[in-house]
Amino acid sequence: MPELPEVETVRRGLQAQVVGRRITRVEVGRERTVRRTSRQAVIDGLTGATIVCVNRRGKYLLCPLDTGEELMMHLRMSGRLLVAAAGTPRPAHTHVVMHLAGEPAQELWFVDPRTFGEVVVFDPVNVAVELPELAKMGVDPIADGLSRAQFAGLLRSRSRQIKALLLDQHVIAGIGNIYCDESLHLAGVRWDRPSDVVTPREITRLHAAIMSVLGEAIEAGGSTLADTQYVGVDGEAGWFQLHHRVYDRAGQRCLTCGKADIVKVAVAGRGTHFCPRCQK
DNA sequence: AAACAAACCTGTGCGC
DNA sequence: TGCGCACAGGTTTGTT
Repeated sequence: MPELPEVETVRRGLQAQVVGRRITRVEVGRERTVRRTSRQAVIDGLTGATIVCVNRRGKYLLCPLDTGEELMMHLRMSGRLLVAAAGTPRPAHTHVVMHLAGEPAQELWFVDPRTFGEVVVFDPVNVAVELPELAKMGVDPIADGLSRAQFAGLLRSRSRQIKALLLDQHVIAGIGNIYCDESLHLAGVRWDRPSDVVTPREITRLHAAIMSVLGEAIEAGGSTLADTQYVGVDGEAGWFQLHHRVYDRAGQRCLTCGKADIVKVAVAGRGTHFCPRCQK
């Protein structure tokens, strides 16, 4: 579920609420959430540690600890991070609880019904071994910045369907299904265009579309869909879904041209939404 | 190399 | 009302 704008919204919430606070006690319910290492490794790595800051790379949250180790959390499809007053009844599927020192007494919950998400404590010195995917991650358009020239180079480096390329985290980190479809629509580019034959003018439009869609979605606190799965650390919903022009709008009139209906097709198992009139 | 399909899980919404 | 199926924001793995 959460893509770059949602993870960035969570990052900002954590930065404001948990940085500088010591973790006094850790509970790990479901072992699957800590499958990368072990329940004990996560408990031992976090207990007594203080979160120094909260960073984001693509959809990965990375929190350096004062112990020299680092906490990584990935929400995958259904993960949520919530900060709540100590003792508040926990939602179903709360798999990891970190008790935070200080006033007011609070807890950080990792909640994840589908259990695809994970929590890892690792030593940055061994990052290549413990989290090899981090080293292979592509450029983050927001955290790293992405110039038009750099973007053009990435598109030309291979010949793939443009949507597959934009979703490939090894190329560009952070774009997921919603923001991919929205960016392609805003740029007027069809999902199945080969990446290496997109014209310079289209590259300019697509680059601008990606930066603007991600930027505005972050400003809107992300997209909270009908199932209200995604919320920020305070439980607040985002509102970028109100600005979606294609995602989840199959069969509805295109808001841009007002003449064609939005089409939804399955591409490699992903729902793909586009306007057959606006996107060439 | 690129493009799928399946796998990992649970919850929800829809058609019958 | 109840049941079964399709599908969902991500990523990895294996197969054409």
